[in-house]
Amino acid sequence: MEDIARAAGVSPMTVSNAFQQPAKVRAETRERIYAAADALGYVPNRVAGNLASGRSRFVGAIVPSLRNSNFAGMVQGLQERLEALGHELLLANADTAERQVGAARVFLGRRVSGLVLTGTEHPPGLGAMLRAARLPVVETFSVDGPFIDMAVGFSNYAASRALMALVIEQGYQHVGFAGYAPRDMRFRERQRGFQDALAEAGLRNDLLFFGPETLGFSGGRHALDHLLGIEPRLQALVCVTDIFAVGALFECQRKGWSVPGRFAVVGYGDYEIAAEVPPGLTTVQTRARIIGATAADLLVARGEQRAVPDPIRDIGYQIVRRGSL
Amino acid sequence: MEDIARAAGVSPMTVSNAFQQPAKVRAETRERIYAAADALGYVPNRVAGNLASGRSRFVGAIVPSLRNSNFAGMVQGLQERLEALGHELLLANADTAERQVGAARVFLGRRVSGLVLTGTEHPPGLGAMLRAARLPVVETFSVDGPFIDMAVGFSNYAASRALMALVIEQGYQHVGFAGYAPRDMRFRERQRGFQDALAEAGLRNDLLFFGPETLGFSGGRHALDHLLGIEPRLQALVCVTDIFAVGALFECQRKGWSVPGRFAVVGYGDYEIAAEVPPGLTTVQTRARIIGATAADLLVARGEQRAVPDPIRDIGYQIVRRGSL
DNA sequence: CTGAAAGCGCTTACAG
DNA sequence: CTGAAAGCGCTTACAG
Repeated sequence: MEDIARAAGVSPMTVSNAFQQPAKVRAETRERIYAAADALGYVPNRVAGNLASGRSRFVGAIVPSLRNSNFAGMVQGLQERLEALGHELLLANADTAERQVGAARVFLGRRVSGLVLTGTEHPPGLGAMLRAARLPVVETFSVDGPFIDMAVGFSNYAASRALMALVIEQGYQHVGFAGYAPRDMRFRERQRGFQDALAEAGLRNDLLFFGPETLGFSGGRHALDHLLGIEPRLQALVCVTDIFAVGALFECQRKGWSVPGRFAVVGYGDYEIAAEVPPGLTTVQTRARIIGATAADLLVARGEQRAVPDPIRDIGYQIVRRGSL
Repeated sequence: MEDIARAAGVSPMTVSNAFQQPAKVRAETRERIYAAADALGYVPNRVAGNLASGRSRFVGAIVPSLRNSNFAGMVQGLQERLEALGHELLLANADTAERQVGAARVFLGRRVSGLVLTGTEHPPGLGAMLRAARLPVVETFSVDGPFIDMAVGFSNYAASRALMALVIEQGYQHVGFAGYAPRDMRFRERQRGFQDALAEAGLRNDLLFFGPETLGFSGGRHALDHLLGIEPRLQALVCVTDIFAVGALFECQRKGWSVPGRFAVVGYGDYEIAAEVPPGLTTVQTRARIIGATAADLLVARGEQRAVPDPIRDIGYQIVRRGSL
């Protein structure tokens, strides 16, 4: 900055103003400064800026996986909105509980102005750490607290019930559930919706499979094999994720089973593949992009000390009916 | 830091040493400091630290998409290796050329110690900007320069030739190519391998389809439709990505075509789905994780002013043979 | 509209 | 093994 101040024949102060508060600098001076900055390939040092101002205008998002998820949609929503609001977005990948804490520490150390967390099940101590730092935090894809701070999502229970209403209405009697072993609140609520719906319909509701969260498409295959071993009359599989559901569809194809004639499958998430895989996957659309945009709004509002009237935002879901049930 | 110095009855300096160079502080003093830090929920301010030391020990990676890619594998490799080397990793998502430049500016502004770029086609000016900043940069998934600085990948041309050798050996005569319109060097090399191989075998090599890069699974469907319109005898489709290939497989299923009897498909990337989709996708495994780990090594070495003997690393590829051809 | 002074929370290089 | 001084590159609050 010193260099460009010299080149433009002004003080460093004026250079800073030209970038931060252009209105305070005469147009002519401003142009001279911009020209000098360009010529020198100057990129303002945000590290120094953040330290001096105590603000960072940058939010962090911790995503549990980059693979097979609709976190991509959330990230897109976050990014678009933050960009519009003049903030930056940086991501950290955290596939284990330890890495999740590590990522939070990284962001805290760099003094982010806000943090987005995915899901609601976090390692012990994470919430306390974040609260102690008084950092604005948004948890996503759920409205079932308790939350560390704010949340944007939808009712996983309600969505699950809506999906099950369809399954039951179609007359399926022997229905299985394919879930994850490390169940966070989102997955538990989906399972609860599954079990309550079947119980209320007077149907068996204990055909459950829980695989490790590292399982991708193969989870659907394992679930199907496992549940078929318990109940050979199994007619339908409700999956905690579209990825599991597509895996199950693949397994049906291998067995030569027609879908939904011989067997029905439903998923969760409405990933791109849900619309492409034959015969189309019936699933729950989670509006990931809106979740991201809303999270951005909450974080920025909080960062500017504005009151956030409704810190738990339910943005709903939608059932998407396709060929698989 | 001031606070914890007071609480532990030492100077701030000693606190800093306890965290940065534990060996320089007596064990007893150190314990006192750690206890105080814990009690106060102290998270060292890296912003101040970076500014003071001029080092950041943090690398940035710009990924073009979070969806359907094996960048996830690269990120995993990067993360594991950087963690071991005591560095932090932060990601930026950039799905357009402008966002790519924006992300680079964000990282530059925060004075990263190194940058990982995906692919080799970048907006004009990006290379100049990065070079002007004298920032260590690694481009990935290719060894076909020119590069901004360093690179880790494999020969897309060689991989494509190896795959085509298989296709031709199986006797397929009418073979199409499904690629991306915004072709960066990686995709161009794959296409060149495709065309050269067919030409050398005396076969037609102009059955090409190029879709926008936003196309996911549906790209395979579009490619198939388009090329079939040009050449109804089409027997096989070579895809620039497993995602396209799976989309093509879905389309075959919809048409009731047997694979590879009636139609053959090959992909690129060996994503998880390649092994799961029936009848298994023949593809090129790109060793994304090793690419990430190697990129981390290069960046850290360069950051520590160590000489990097071979800044363009070819880590090879592998053809994975499955049921689709 | 422009600028001199102080300070953000650390680290560096050095002295004790 | 411990600490007082200077400085990293900005911004803030103020004066001119």
